[in-house]
Amino acid sequence: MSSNQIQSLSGFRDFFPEELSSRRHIFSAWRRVCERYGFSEYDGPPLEPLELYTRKSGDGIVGQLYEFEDKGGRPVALRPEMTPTFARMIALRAAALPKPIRWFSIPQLFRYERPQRGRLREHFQLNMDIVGETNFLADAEIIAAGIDALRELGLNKSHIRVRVSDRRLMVSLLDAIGVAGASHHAVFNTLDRLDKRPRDEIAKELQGIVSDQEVAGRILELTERSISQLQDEFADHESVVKAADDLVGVLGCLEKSGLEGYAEFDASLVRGLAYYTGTVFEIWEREGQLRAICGGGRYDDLLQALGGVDLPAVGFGMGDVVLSELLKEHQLMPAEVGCVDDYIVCVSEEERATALKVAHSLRDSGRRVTQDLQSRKVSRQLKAANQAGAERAIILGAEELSRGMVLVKDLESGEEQEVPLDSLTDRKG
RNA sequence: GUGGGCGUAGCUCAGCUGGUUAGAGCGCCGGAUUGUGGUUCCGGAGGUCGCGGGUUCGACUCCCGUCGCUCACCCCA
Repeated sequence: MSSNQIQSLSGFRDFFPEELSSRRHIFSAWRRVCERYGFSEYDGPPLEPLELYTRKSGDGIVGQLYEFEDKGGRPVALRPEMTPTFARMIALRAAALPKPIRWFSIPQLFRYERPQRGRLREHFQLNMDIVGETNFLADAEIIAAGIDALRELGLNKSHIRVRVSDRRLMVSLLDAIGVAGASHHAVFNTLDRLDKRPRDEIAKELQGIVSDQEVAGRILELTERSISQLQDEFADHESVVKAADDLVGVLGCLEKSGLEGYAEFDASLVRGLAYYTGTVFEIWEREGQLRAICGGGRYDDLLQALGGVDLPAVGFGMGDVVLSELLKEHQLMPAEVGCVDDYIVCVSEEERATALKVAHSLRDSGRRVTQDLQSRKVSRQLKAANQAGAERAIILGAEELSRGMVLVKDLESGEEQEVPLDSLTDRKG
């Protein structure tokens, strides 16, 4: 690249036709699945008042925002996530909408952070949310939809797995073993790093938080328990039992749906986000170094905090960057489809008028048609037709036209057939 | 914000411990006797070797800086 050329900003992508084709492949699969689940698509502004993000998300996020003052001096930010916008929109209509509300969106989101594998400064993210339903059936439905959004793209349980846990369960477990409520958040943040830090380092950190070696050890042990082990071990703790029952219910729903073998309980899953109140889940590549493809959970208090409407909600976000890499890795990204059906070949400029007429008639009938624009020799035109991926070449030559015929060549088989010119140009209107 | 790796044609790369007109494959454009592509053969265009400075008789090659890309950390929607 020459040095005087202006390049795109770091972390932002150009979508050449090939990449846009991949993007459309993903988006259309997502939309098909959302519609099958009875979700309605919405969208909001990509630029929002800065306050929408600072008010409840805390200051942590502000450093990673694309934020500036607009010409009217208003602090604004490119949306880093969809949930605040979603919350506002839900709040505006909540009273009128039948519950539960099932909405989805595929916003482009922005984050000012150092780009790295699977994370850019801009990405598209499928958001699916169910609002107004506390029953765990909603949680199960959301997880199932997330799985299906990936199955629709050719991934299955051999590629992906869903880690599921529950904030209420983990909170009541911490209570049960005597960890003070004030420490819960710090404990979660530490456990969140379990898969990238040595275990003894995590143990030390936990000791620092709870200042008790034995309790720290018990926390670590909890992360390895199965759900039934926890149910047995804490059978006399009502809140643990209740939370475990719901979790078992969610996992059971997935099995009953036919999505067995995807999801498993994982007590080490916390997710950094503070606003989750119940089920949390992440979808990961089964044996890869890639980060989570999808993450979500239940957030029953957030709509109240952000939008002022007290409604429970459960949802997830699924980004396109990691997913694209995964699909390419497994050769699940289809080749770019041809964008031309018919290529009009003129043997000489004498046939141009006929070519224009044929091209337009075919286009009116819905065919995708291209013609050569510079009267190149026939061999070049056929080569161009081939490169364009055309299904057939319509060859217009003086000899055939004098008999009212044209040559239609099948570019796949190479076979040629004479057909009457009228059969290509006759149409209504 | 911190640290590692890397910057040579559109793409993937070669270029030995510094030596004079910087190469290949693919792609692109064109030609192979007048109306037939996807194979083949031939030819062509295209690079201030990221940028700036330094060392040297001489730098794509060494040193410094800078910008960019990339991977990881921090953080995580």
